[in-house]
Amino acid sequence: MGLTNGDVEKLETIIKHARPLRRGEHVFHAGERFQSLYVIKTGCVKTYDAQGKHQVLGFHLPGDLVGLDAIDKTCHLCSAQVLESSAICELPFQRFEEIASHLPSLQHQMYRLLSKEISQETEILLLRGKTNAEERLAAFLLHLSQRLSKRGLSATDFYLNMSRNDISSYLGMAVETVSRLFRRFNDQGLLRVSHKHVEILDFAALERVSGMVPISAQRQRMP
Amino acid sequence: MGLTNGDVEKLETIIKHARPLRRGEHVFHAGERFQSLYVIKTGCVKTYDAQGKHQVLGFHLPGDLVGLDAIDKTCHLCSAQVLESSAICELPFQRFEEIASHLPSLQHQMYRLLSKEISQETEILLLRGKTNAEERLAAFLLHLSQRLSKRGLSATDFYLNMSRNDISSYLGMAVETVSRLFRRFNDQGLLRVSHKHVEILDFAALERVSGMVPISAQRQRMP
DNA sequence: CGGGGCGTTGATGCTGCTCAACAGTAGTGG
DNA sequence: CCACTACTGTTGAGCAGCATCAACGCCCCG
Repeated sequence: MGLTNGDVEKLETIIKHARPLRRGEHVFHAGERFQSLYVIKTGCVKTYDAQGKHQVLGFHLPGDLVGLDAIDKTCHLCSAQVLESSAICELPFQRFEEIASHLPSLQHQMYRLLSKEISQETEILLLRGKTNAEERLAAFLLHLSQRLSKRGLSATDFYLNMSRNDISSYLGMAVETVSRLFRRFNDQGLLRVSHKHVEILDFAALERVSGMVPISAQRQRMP
Repeated sequence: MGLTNGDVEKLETIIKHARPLRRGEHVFHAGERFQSLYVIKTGCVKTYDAQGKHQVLGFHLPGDLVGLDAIDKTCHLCSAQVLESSAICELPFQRFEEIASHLPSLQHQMYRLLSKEISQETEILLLRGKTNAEERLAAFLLHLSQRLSKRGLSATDFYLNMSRNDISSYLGMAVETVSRLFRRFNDQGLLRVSHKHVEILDFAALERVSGMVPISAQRQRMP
């Protein structure tokens, strides 16, 4: 990661360790004073905007940081809720900045993390950009699958720890549509779905439905 | 801004100044090697993903930085194109990091900028979250109006320097729908629209249509 | 065992996409 | 300066994808 053992040790001194949270509890609420970032060690967190009608903004997996959108502000803009029992580390931002100010490698890491968050959101925008619901759900599943496999989990077989309602809000469609599409994908043999358990049977077909460029062909574009 | 004159001077030494670009020219293309961030001095830039069907990702105004999503990568993921004659400053990122590594105030500024970009994208996600097209276009116009007024321009009277096509892509609807909605808003007396020129006549009504919480009531939420 | 939340399924209607033609604007060269 | 073309924007008609409403089954919880 570019951090020496010494760097990590310094970081360790300020991190408040693994406060375990149970399903439904909040990491932070919108409107609360911003003081810390939060690192997800295990579990899953959703961020949402309560303004109006509970718009889901993102699902965050182990290794992700949440709270990044508030650095610029005094208060958190969105709320972060735990979807399953999760271990969350608190990283007081001001103290982090003090330590990082003398550690260029740590600064660099932070820039990368923030940048990664931006490109993450860009991907979500692309996902949402798809006009029809079928494409969006297919793209969502592929994206999730990819993120899980990057974390050493199965890309083909996983549990959705968010509700259908959360998915529908995230993808900008009705709950009923999500339900019907899961059934359709199941019947067409793309997936095997039962409740929260999803098994991807036909990646190629799912990619075709999603209208995405298959990952294998991603890097071939020219300047 | 928290930067001393000395800090600014150091920054000035690495900034490559105001390369003027004309309408249609690119700041960078997707796939190009990432080396610099770009500051918009004057004009307007759109970012888009060419992958597939030219999905517009954002419109950027003076003061904004573009290219932030590539810090984490070796190449730019999206393309950035100038919508009107614009002055763009180039900020070589590696040299920036070298200088910033000894200037905590500059680091802090950079964190804020990156964070601001993240919350910007969150706002866009919220905007896109609206189910019907009417809400999205109204929210888009209000958002743009707000950004313009923050830059000292008129909040009620402005020129759209992007095409209807760009707007439709950005908002995830058909061009025809954008056109029809402009006409409807015009006929209902919310706006006066003629070609690229927009004059907002009834903010309250537009806010009602957008389903947004009026700005006046924004800060009243409780922790 | 009863209740409440979540997910599924069905019927219906409307919003907004698609296709198509046209108008209006800008850009080009004679 | 005007004619020609190409592009962008507008308008209309028709269809369908999906939201909405409603009812019901299922699972988890007390």
